[in-house]
Amino acid sequence: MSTQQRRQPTENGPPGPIACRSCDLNEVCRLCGLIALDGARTRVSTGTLRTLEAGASLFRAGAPGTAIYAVRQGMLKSVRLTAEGEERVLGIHTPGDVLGLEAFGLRTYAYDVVALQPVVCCELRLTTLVEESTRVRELGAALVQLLSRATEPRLNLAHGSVRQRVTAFLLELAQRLERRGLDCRRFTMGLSRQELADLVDTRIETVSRMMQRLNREGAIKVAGNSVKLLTLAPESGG
Amino acid sequence: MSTQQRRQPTENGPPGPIACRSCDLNEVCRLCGLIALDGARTRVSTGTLRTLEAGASLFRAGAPGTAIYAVRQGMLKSVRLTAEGEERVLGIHTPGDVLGLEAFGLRTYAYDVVALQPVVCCELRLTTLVEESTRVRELGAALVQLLSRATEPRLNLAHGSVRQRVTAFLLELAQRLERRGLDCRRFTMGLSRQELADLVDTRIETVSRMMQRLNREGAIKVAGNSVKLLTLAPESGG
DNA sequence: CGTTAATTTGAAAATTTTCAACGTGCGTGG
DNA sequence: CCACGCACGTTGAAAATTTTCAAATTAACG
Repeated sequence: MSTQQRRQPTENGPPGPIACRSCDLNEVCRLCGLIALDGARTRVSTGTLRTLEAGASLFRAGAPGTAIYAVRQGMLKSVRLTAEGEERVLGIHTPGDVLGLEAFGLRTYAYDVVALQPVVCCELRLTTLVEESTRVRELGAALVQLLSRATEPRLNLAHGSVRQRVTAFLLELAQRLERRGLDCRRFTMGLSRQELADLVDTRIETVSRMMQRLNREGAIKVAGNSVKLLTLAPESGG
Repeated sequence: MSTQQRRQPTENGPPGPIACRSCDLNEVCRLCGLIALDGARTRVSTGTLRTLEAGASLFRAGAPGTAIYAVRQGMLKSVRLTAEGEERVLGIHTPGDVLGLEAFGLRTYAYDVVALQPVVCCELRLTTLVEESTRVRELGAALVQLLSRATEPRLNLAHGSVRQRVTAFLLELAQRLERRGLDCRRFTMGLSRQELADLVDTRIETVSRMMQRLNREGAIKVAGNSVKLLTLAPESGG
């Protein structure tokens, strides 16, 4: 359904790279001895990097789950097929997020993850993790922490009017970027209109109209995939 | 108030209780030595039970997370406040589900869980879990399994038309009951019309109309809170 | 430059919300 | 016991939002 060929707008680059200390996987990496100090800053030393171009997938549903990943740079989407065979965007992932955690329990990945932009991820093989956990006592606890946090249910974007849903998407994305120390006033959405429509459960035309409307009202400044947040607020005009 | 259940020939009781072997917490309980064999059947022996009447809460958002729970009988809803202070139903929980897993990482619960019917849960204190894990080597792995599985993102109910969303709710609920070995053709929804409206993100009137319509079309048979599935299918007229 | 995909725009059709009213069961106070 | 009020659910009709279908416009790419 969605085209593999993705236009790469020249507006903003992908977000990141972020520092290890802003990453959800930080503690686990540290305990695995994958982070070395570099002056005052921590940075990856041993960890394997995976580089993806836009449209490439990090892993696919059903593939054997051999590693977990932390996003360093760029954004990705996770996609899953419904029982009826329709593609559905589950969410997007920004630098600092950890992907593939369900692989521990399921032995396979549960959904596709696809790069929306040029992406760099840190790869941490499960075998490495198992090995290290025999050596480092605290690793098990850190893993439980990481997994436990990931079980927290997220508030759903698909609530309220289209205006509320689009607004929620933009504000939530901004919030996530901010938490990782990235620019949250001006960013690339990463998603095409169609993908955004999928995510907030509406039609592409409706998304387009809503973006234009928010733009016209001065809440945001849109240019293709780039957005600058101006006065956008959750309840602006409900 | 205490007698919310209407006396109707069509009314069903709460689902369950289920056998331990149908429960997501089974393996962990077993390793903790909480399950003893009873003839050919496994059953809880040592585990603490919590009994709730309809409307009572199992735990509340922000409360210190001291235990995880497995639902044995009855249904519950999890509820969370949005940033704007509105209540939102996150999902419902049926026998065999495990609740409170985020407490490991967050030290507190992240949302309210409220009984929709008379409910019985097994309580497993985190302190017990920690103690036992020093004794039983496999317990850590079982815990990781449990947590990992819980991180798998669920497909969202709030997609498509109201008809699709209501249908998806009913079918998903039926599927969950079936997986636990409970009656899935005929059950109590547990949720009021208003709560169902919250969950599928629409208005109470719209839910009411849709239930009546599915009833009229012969896809389901509704009587208050009780539903019998007849010819209901995902795409029936969508 | 010409071609193609992505996005925007318009207008009618369909769905959903809103507002208002009605019905039912049930506990309570008279 | 019965009338009353209340919570909950259902129904109707107009208003608002969203989808659909069609077409125009823009942007990327060779």
